[in-house]
Amino acid sequence: MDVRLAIAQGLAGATGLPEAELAGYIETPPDPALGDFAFPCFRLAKTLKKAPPAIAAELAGKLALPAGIERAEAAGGYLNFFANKADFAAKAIGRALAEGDAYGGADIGQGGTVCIDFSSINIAKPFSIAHLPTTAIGHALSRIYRALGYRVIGINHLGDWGTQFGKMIVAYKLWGENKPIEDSAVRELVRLYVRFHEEAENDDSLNGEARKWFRKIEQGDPEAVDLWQRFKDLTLKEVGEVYKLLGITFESYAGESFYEDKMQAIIDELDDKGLLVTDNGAKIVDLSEWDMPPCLIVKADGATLYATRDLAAACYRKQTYDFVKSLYVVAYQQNLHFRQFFKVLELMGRDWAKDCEHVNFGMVSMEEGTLSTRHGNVVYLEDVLNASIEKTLDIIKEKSPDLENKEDAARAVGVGAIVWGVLYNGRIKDTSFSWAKVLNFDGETGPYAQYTHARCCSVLRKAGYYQKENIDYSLLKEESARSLVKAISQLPDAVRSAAEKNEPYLVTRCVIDVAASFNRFYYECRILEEDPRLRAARLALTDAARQTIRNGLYLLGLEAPERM
RNA sequence: GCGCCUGUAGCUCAGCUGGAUAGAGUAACGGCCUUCUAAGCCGUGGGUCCAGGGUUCAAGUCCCUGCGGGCGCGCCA
Repeated sequence: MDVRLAIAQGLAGATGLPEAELAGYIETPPDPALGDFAFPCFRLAKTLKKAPPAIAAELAGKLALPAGIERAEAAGGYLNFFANKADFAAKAIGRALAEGDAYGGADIGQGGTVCIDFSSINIAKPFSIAHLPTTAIGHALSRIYRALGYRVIGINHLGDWGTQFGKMIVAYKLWGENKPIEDSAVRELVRLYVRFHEEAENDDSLNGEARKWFRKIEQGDPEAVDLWQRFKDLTLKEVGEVYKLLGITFESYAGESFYEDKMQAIIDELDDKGLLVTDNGAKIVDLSEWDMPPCLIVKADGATLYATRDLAAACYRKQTYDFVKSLYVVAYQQNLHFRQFFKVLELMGRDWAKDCEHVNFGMVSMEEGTLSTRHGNVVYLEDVLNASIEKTLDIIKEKSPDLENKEDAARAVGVGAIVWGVLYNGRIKDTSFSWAKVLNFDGETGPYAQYTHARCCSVLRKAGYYQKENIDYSLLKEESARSLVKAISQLPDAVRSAAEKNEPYLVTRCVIDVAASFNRFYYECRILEEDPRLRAARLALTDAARQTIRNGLYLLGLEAPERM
């Protein structure tokens, strides 16, 4: 980073062009053999009225070498810079080791608050693989923003309101049994819910009953509220186990029911500001001026809607947390909804509407067809995690029979494999679920990164103490060592751009780079050399790789076991 | 019909604000464990970057058109 600036400074001196502009042009050559930084001279051809290769050659001749650069060389239309290897390695490795667990982070947030709405499960509904993207992405973003000095409020916006709870109560009272509900609450509740829909097809009176019971919940009838609360407690207790497995905690569980009494104020405000129009009995905000369909606020029967609640929640969050940024990690199916909702906020005069962002992601499908809770065709996240842990345990038993605490390692690696799978690609990609795919641990997977980390730990353990001062980094001259240094140095940039784009996979790819580079280095260079100076340099590099992988994994929500 | 997203190796995907011969993993084949964890490493094969125009010194990347796929489009969330 500083080296880039130094180069830009030097170029500015030689060309008389603004430094900031030149800095933006500097890029990385495709092949490290060409250099570490490159300045394409094509863009200067017009202003200087010379051919690019001529400019490059001229600059190479008259440019004073910037700090950290040992050589500049013209190659075609490019002016390539070669960094001082020892300096670069000293800086990169030194930084990773000095900052330790904090390496990769920064203080660009300066304590500003970021609200992240993610996972957002529904009460009495399965916590299925369809929730995996929002859960994994939201968790990773939480950790990434925290590492960047933000205060993060993770919000699990519970789906804990609506007529389905009336149905649940009816089904529960008719067919519910306590034992299965205690043993496996959500599955049993889902079974009751499915049965309700089956029976209601022949008996419409059930629907009337359900409406009546939901009405009772709204009116605060003790029996109804108790049952509703019981469904909620049971569900939260169950999903709590999954969140624990994933290492996730939330600062808030305020969901749909929480905003029930906060929507009228929003409706009144919309009305006062003349934004509300009645259309076919429903109250809407007209957005045709922005080429969007109207945003429904109140139904013809007086009931509120999704958008109403989101508006109330957004205002509540701003008031309560005074966020600088508010993220919604929600599938892309709701792109239009969020555009409408944000626009309405803006029309209400909330200038902070610009700080709200829909972090969308692709959908999870199944080969057989779409997931449908009502037809019981669901894959529970818990089952996927357990299957992965079990498979990992088998592998550990086979490959590391002497390992102590096999269960702990299996948990970390099994869960990591699943989470990593979600964070491996850009958010927007659709994914289709298959057991074979999620249980595949070959290639660029979580286990691969974790395995490499354990390898680093193993070498460092065998090495014992090593002299960390006065290391001669010029001894790291092999290509594999150099590219490892480079990969390690990339983490802070990767973390920053991951936050800028809300794309955790940028961190994932960085971790892969480090892991792959380390494995190559490990194969080509013996780390535990006799020569103490070489040994120390290689150990420092190994230590920095260990730290970088560990931190990257942490930011993604994965553990980094020291043995596996 | 309209809007948004998407199309890169057999498969799953990277490709930074346009830049130097388009990269990984996987699958296939062939090598490497009496040395630091082989969940690893190396090698080989595999591409009209959906198609056609345009802008540019330079297009996988930007613009237009078409085609294929996904999602959405007032009382669900």
